[in-house]
Amino acid sequence: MEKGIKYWHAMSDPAFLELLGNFIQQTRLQQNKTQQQVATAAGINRSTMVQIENGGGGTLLSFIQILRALEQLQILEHFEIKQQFSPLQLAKMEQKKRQRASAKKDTTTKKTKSNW
Amino acid sequence: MEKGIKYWHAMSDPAFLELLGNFIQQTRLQQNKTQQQVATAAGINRSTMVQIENGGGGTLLSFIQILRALEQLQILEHFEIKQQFSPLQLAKMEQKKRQRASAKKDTTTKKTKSNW
DNA sequence: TAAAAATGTTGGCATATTGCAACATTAATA
DNA sequence: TATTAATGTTGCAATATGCCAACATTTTTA
Repeated sequence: MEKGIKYWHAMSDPAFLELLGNFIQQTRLQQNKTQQQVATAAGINRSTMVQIENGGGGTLLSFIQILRALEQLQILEHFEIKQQFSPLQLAKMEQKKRQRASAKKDTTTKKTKSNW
Repeated sequence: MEKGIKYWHAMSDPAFLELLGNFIQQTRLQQNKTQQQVATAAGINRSTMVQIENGGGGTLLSFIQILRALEQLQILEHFEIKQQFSPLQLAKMEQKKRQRASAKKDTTTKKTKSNW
């Protein structure tokens, strides 16, 4: 496999749940904390910790609460929308900003005009 | 605020749900797809899409399914445990690898020996 | 501006998650 | 190796989420 290139789409949904669970478990053990300690700090039940750690899934809220207890919330920074513009540019775009998907399905015959 | 430094712990749990929802919505609109299109591709109901997009939360599974439909699974790469070692080193560590948190709570009086 | 399409909202029901407790199993300790 | 502590497992009730459909609202289109 190429360096730095991975094919995530080939991973199943349960595999991703395991990935997230393993991250939590590994981080917890690196901090030498028990499931009970983290669960209490997160404000959730230990059984929920077990469920998520073992790839059984859970709610986004529980996941966030656990990340907070492990002080790993900064990992969610990658979900931030990154687009820095000048206030002037922003003002212009604000008018034309697309808020809904277009009804036009055909993008081959007609050129789609970019918002910026 | 310092460049590149943010205080994520100051963000509330609902704020993080909004962050994730906004990411999904923005990405969807950039691809000019309707909620229905993405929901169908994800194998979930549109009402679930609405819920998550608007920061109402949901399950980890639904979230993953949506990321897959938007071809954004690579963002979860940051949850991978990154520690590359030689097979020999791995074999040694495998024996002493910590699988449970320690019973010793006091880390000040006794030095904790690293696994590597 | 009228029509069409996308999105938001509601309620009822099915399913999943959570919390809790008790017990079984396994790893770490002394 | 015996003991202790951490983790895994189970069942049940309470709560939350998911699906579905119908309708309201808002944006986009023509």
